[in-house]
Amino acid sequence: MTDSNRMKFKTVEPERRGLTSEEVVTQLRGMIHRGELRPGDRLPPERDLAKLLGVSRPTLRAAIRSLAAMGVLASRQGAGTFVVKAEESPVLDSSSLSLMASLHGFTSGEMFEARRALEMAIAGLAAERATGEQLASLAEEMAGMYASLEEPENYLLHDMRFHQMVAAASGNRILTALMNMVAAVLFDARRKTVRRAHDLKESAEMHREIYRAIRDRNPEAARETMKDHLLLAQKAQEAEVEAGGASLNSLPDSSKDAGEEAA
Amino acid sequence: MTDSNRMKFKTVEPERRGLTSEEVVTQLRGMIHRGELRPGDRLPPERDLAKLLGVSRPTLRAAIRSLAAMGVLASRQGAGTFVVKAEESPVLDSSSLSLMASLHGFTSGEMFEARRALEMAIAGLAAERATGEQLASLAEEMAGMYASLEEPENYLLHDMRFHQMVAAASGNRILTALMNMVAAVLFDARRKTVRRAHDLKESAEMHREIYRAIRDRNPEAARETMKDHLLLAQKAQEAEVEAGGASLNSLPDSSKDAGEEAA
DNA sequence: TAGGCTCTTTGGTCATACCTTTTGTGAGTA
DNA sequence: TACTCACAAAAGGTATGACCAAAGAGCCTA
Repeated sequence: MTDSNRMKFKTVEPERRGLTSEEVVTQLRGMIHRGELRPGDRLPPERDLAKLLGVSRPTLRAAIRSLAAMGVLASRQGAGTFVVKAEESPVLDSSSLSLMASLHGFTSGEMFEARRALEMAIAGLAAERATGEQLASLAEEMAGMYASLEEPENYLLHDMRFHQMVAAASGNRILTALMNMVAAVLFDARRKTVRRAHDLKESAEMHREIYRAIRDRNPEAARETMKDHLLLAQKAQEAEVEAGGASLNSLPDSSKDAGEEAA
Repeated sequence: MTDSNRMKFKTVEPERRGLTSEEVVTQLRGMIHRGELRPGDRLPPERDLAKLLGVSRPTLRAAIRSLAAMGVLASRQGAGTFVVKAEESPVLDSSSLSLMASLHGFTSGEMFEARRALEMAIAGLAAERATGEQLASLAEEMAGMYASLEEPENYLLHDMRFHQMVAAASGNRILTALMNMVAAVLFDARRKTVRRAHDLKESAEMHREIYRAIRDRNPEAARETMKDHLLLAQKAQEAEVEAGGASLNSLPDSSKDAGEEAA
């Protein structure tokens, strides 16, 4: 426990209004907003931090647990509790969206529509901003898709990565995070039906058209080809579901192991 | 503790792989996905549920805490733990996005760009699908805006609600949730500067144009007027920040009390 | 010097007790 | 009869203390 810790972690005021653990959450969140806790930082041990904040260990643990569920903190037994770094986990976890989908009966149509809106915008931006390196990465993933036309599971991987790289090329990390969140739910549903997939060739061709539009710096074409691609993908997935059974309401334990562990 | 509870809540297997509390989270999540837990349902008391699941109360509480942070469960002291209903809290909490913004230095520009992408899509869909009642609600909020041109705080409220109603008219709850998440962060930043706002008249006029485009069933016009509106709003907010100081990195405790309490 | 063993640190789990809020019930009263 | 108030039961929140298990650092040996 260093002196700087004694400076940074102020005791929770006794005249607190709400629940103690919420007060601790608020305090930690404030430290992040003020930049006193930065990605990769390690928090003091729970026993010490609890004393610093003037609360019991269970209360502190409750607060840490909340922030961990939001993907802000990550605890590793024996090692410590850390502020997550951007590369270590998806910025926004898809599990809450997946749960809301089950809970409130979001339809697969709504999901695809949302994805389409996000990815069309992303494709347009990527066409304006993609760097040479990003174009090269896109081309590589495309090659991977063509190379795995006969292995649906493998193809799906390259497919996912292609879309993630388009998102990266858009230069907007928020849109990227939102897309990943929505797409993760759909990919989870897809994983169960992909073995019945066919016409991967056509899908690969459409990805190439998207790539070309981005490479040619044509935002409008990028948006339109992305739209066509996703409409077709929706049709294909719905057909696969029709033939097999998996739908949004029977999602697997998708995001169960996402965003918990460090690098 | 009813018999049906003994049926539904199966004991966590001893041959579990990961952490016990994560296993409990997985189990509860599974029950939601399978529809065994529905919005508004009340969970058994912690002491009973812990026994049913074969774990200790702290472990169960950790799991509940995680799901509460995701906005899926909500506990009320003295009352019980409930599965949240859609109306009771935003579907997706903005606090995690807000934290990520601070943590990874998301720029206000990225934020506005994401909002623009979402709301343009939403406006287009609303123009296709808005019902008569929804149009009436939009008109009402517009009236409220014109009526509060001299009260910035009040105007901001109507502004927010106008956009939420456009979202509702889009018929896509996922896009609505995403928009609310992003917009909440921006509105939080705005709340601090809105007293310096001027030209609210021009803003109100733009909302009227958006309303007209939606009423006239013109998706393209709705998208474009929404785009112009948000670009102007961005310019205005950046000017306000310039003059005053508040930015994305000094967000207030915005979402602290969002999504915790029941109705 | 390299590899492995051990001890310490640190989060994870458990058991128990007690506090605070909520809620329902029932006695008492108008 | 109906309304009010108070009390008790229920249920989540907090605190303590102990022990388990994983990770890592350091030492010791080959």
